[in-house]
Amino acid sequence: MKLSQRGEYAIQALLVLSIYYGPEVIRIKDIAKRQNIPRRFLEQILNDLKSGGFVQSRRGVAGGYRLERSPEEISLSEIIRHIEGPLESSDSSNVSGKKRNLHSDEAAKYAINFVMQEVRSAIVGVLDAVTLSDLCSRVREIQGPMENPPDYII
Amino acid sequence: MKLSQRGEYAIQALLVLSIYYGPEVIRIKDIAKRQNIPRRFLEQILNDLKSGGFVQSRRGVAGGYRLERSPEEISLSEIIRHIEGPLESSDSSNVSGKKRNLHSDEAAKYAINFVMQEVRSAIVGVLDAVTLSDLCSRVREIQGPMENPPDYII
DNA sequence: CAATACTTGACTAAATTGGTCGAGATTCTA
DNA sequence: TAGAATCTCGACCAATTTAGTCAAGTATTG
Repeated sequence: MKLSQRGEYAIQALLVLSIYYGPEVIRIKDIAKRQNIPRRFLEQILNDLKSGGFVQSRRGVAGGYRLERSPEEISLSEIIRHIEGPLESSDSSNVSGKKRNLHSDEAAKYAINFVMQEVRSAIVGVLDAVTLSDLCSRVREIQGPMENPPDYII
Repeated sequence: MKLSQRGEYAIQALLVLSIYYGPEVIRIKDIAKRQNIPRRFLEQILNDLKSGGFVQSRRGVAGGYRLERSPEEISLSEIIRHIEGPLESSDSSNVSGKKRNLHSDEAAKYAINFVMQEVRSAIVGVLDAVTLSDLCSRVREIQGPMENPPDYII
């Protein structure tokens, strides 16, 4: 399981919005700069996150983005599912139901798919349990102990 | 986590070799037919599996492939690791060690990577526990109960 | 020797990934 | 109300990966 660049950027962006979660809005430009993400690419990603109901936007001169829900309510599994596609099934056919008259290749595929389904459950198990808020704590743990105040204070 | 076609074919092929595990060798052609895998592609894959130490081959008129180890000794994690690349880390840098002087994007990446590492462990946990032998049993469960004898008997 | 089967490496088409870009729509502020 | 700032939308593009194909070669058996 590897996260695409797109997926990683999405989480990074949402993480910034989580850290500054509140009524105000944050500009793409600032997110891009803080997380070192190509600006135009980030526009695309935030747009996608908007259509997924993760963020709200405001246009115009005081525009920007903010989270649509609070960081505790957004899990990594949701985000990744929306950005990278469904986590639960790669093959919608024959998940359950009849198992009769399978050719040997179908039986093999079926068995393999069953295991892969377990793998996906395990993945979802981990990702369901981590919210943006959790990730924020982690980031603070990492940055906290050092004399390295966030950029915006400087 | 989705298995590539290549990975799925590899496991299917190994599954056939597991079912007929023994001193004799099985031809690519037969594996390809049974599992409905493009022949030339399968050649490539089996070759790769050979260099990975999963199968042995014999050339010539009575040639073919057989497993190098018994089905109980080969786990899906090994196979997938060899075919799809390392399961454990997508980013070798900063897995442990110093966490000082991280920029905010580095801190975010670090935190995300930490979670993804947990995801990978979960994946490995599932795949480590399943051997070719286990998969065989599953296939037999699926095919067993019905009047659908394997092709070679017909 | 001829047939059969694995071996090796190059080649290719299509899909995916990681972006870029231009033009438009909105909103604020002077 | 003009202009600047900012998000929005869709098209576009290059590099990489994926899924195969192919030809020529080597080994083995009868």
